[in-house]
Amino acid sequence: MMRVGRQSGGRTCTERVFSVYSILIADDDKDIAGAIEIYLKAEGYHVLKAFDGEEALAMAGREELHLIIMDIMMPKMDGLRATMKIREERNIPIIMLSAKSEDYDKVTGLNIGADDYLTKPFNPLELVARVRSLIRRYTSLGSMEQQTGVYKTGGLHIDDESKIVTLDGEPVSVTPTEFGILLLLTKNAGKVFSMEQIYEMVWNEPSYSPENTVAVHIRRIREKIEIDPKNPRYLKVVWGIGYKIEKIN
Amino acid sequence: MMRVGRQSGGRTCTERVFSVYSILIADDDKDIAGAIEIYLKAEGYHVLKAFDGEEALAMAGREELHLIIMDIMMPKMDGLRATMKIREERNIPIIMLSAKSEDYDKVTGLNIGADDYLTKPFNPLELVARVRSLIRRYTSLGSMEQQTGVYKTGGLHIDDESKIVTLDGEPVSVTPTEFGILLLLTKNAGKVFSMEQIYEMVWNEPSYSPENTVAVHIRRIREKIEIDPKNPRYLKVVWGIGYKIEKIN
DNA sequence: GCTTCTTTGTAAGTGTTTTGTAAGAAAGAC
DNA sequence: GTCTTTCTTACAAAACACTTACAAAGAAGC
Repeated sequence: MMRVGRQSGGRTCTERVFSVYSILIADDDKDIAGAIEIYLKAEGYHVLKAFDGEEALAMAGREELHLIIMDIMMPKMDGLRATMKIREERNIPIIMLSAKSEDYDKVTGLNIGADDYLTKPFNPLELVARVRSLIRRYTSLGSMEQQTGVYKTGGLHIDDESKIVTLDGEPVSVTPTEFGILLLLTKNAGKVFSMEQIYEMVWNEPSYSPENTVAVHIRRIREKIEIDPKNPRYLKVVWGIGYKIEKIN
Repeated sequence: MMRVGRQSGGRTCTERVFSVYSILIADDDKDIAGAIEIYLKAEGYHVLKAFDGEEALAMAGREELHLIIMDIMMPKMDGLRATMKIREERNIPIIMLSAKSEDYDKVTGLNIGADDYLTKPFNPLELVARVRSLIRRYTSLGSMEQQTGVYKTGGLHIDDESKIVTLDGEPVSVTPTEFGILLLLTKNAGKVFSMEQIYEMVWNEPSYSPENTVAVHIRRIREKIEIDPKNPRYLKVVWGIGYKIEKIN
């Protein structure tokens, strides 16, 4: 998931039912793990902690977990590898943490199967909101197992798991940046995003200075997925506002 | 309330609503605080200043703030502690500033209460961009999440998410300005707005000089959504007062 | 370790859409 | 009938999206 959905500060108590959810925090920095723990416990979650990747993996196999918060940089086994290993066995929501410096890990992190991604420093309340949102999504949507990760509109299919884009069945090769934009727009098909918003959500950093960049990427995407790039069927412009992917059934 | 991204005078005047946002700058270095103030005021923000942590904390409790820029090194109470204290009570976006000399990892590691982080010296435009980005994320995006974003009266539907206007099911193509006016009037169907009010709310800047501008736009809208623009069914004039969209169920 | 290929960002130029202005015409109020 | 307010029209200027080419940065291959 990208940085799209977030909850506002107010806490809604509706979704918490009877059962207590268990969350594993995997971070070698005990200060951070401890701080997160405080916030999550305040929300009524049951919290477990692991301080390296191997420990996290072991716990994931042993315990009945509902969500994992995983730091990327960890001793023995890093968060990416641990996530991969865990995903081989179970489909459980994972939130990835990374230091801001390792910005490009975002792509890799999402590639490997994290459901959400936060850069340090982050607002703990935002983390709590994302935890709540993911848990609701994975539980209320029936069994945790069936989360496809495929988004489509018309003949355009975006598979977030295999990172494959197909147009009327034919595979289209796109670059990581293009994929990011396509995913954002297709996931929210019909919704309009300004260039600034697209930049911030895909690049994960604020955009200053007039950004022609997004426009160029849009054009490149069109060249790949549109028969006639001048008259796009999917990736449409909304004048003076931004771009959207047409919602077609 | 109203938000239509538009450009003006080179600078992107982001979806600023109606109200002015208040930002607290907490920094003991008055030169820096003053410099930041100038940039933020130029963007139209309301700026408050505090010169130590205790003062910042007091102001956070007292004032209606939308964002805080906090220096880490401050007398009486440092920025980290102040952030923690503020976070106990309110969820408000906080940007942390730190000198380059201070150990990056230590700072980011311990500071998980901030939403963003900048090292001095920094590019003031980058700070402004981050401020804008955070405010947008926390206000418009955050609260808009829940709403459907569709407003209707009679056969006229305005979808704020996809920016689509339909009349009896048929899509009507409108320009950004037209959309802004339609959205404002339809959202508040039945309520009368003067040309001056419309100008200020849609353009987001005060209106000087008798504004024929709005009248022209009104006419263009009528041409698009009215069968007989001379006898409008939806967009009606209230003589000597202004315009309104008829409330039809 | 070097070369080659891919991806990404920037800059400048082009064409189109949108927007504001001005000025006269029409319509409502009294 | 007069005065005020709204409507209409046309035009020029500005804003915007699109395009292209090129250079820098990264990744892959030898």
